Amino acid sequence: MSDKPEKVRVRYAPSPTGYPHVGNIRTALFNWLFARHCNGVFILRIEDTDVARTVEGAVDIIMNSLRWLGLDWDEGPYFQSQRLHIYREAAENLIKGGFAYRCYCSSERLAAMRQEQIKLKRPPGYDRHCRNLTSEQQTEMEGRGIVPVIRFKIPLEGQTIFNDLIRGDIVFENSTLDDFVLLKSDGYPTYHLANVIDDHLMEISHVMRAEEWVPSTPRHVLLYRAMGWQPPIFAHMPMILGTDRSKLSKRHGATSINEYQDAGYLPETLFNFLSLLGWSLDDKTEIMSRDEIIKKFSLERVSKTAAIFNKEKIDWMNGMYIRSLSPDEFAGKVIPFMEKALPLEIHRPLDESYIRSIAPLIQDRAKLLAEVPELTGFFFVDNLDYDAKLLLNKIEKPQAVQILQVVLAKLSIANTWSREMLEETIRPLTVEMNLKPGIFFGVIRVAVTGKTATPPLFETMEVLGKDRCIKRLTTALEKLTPV
RNA sequence: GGCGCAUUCGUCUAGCGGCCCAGGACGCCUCCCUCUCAAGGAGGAGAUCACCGGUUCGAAUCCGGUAUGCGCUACCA
Repeated sequence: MSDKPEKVRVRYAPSPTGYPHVGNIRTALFNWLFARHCNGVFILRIEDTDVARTVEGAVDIIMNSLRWLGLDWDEGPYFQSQRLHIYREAAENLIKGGFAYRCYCSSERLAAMRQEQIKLKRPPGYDRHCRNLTSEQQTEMEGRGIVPVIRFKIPLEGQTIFNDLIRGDIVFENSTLDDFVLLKSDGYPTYHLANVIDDHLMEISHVMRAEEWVPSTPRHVLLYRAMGWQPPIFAHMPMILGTDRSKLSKRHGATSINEYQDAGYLPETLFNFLSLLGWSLDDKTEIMSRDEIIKKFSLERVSKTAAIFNKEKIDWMNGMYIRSLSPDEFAGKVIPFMEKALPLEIHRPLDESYIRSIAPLIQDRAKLLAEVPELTGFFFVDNLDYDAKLLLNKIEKPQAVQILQVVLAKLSIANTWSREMLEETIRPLTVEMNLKPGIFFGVIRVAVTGKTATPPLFETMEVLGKDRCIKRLTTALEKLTPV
């Protein structure tokens, strides 16, 4: 435990089966953090050994997700599908060394065996039917054209112990392990074989992966031993659970990292939030910069217990990061979301300088970039669509009409247009009419925005501009006094 | 069923034998600020530290058992 390897080399090894989900990315993040903290090497390795499950384009998606989060890799991507000869040769050597054997069992036989085991309440596992086949029997099977798999010979007795950096020593009875497949009949290695070989060949110092891998680690340790290799240091990360405490999956809502990107979470939010899922610095620090997290990250402070992804908290944190942006940065990030989600009738490309004037009004109010178009739609549309009743929310009709008329009269003769001018003009009117500002402004607000909750009135009107405001006030008046 | 891991406020967590009748954060509630909504500020409610034994002068912290949860149990990773 005390003697650290001279060079830290870790890897993120996803299988290209689709969009990486947050738990997976969290593992990538911890590996990356550890590498950067130790001045080590972060390697990207694609575990594409399941031909059936491999998804076209998934590798690009994975790489783009890493890039988006700012997780750069020093080596790779390596592809296991391009290294098949290595695994095959290793498997053959294992057979020669007496550590593995060919198995000719059909999937039908295996399925039947499994069913029987379950029926008899026996622990399911391969029954070692082919473990001691004679060479005559083997030749006969080959003659029948059966393509075998290669299985590992688990020692029948004894126990396998390994140390997990997070959990301490973990012990398994070898008798509870079955002879797992190393090489599939299609010539591809299983995860177990490829993973062990690559981690060794790539000189991985620490294997950091999710907790779900703990049960297969003794197999890996046995494999390292059979190969005559020194196993790496293992550290199994706590899992990320859905709100029902089960393994995070689609039915828990947004799980893949790109969904968070599309919803308008900032990469720094995900980076910070994910770093806190299973790791903590102390009893209070939560908002931390990327550099600070790298500097402070340590495996000693990774927790053992699975964590539930707390949506309310990541939303809060995203709001924090949005507010920490400069107005200009914020506007820049908002523009693509506007282009995408604002009603189609609004002319594209959108007026960027107009967006830049709107952005500061909404920055304190947005938790997600994707909600900004909805929040600011009224700045763009030609005709407001709202129920006239909104104008009479807290006031009787005659007064509302009077408010609109008075304001309209004052503003139409205005020759300047600024928030100060607007406030200096309108606020005194509330006194004259003896109305609470909240009520008075409320009528104007609805008239000018169609909504009851908006950014501050005068700043909003300033951005909207005189023409639009006058037109909307007039329209509101017409709504209340049909001709 | 077997094997493994885990168990502190609803959630994320701090705590590594006395500083803890348990601290912070999100969420929730109240108040302040205020033209609405936010943001911000100040308070508050919320955990018999899963349970039962043991070790100890002293346990959330160490040990054992029980329960519960989760994971694994494929020619998937």
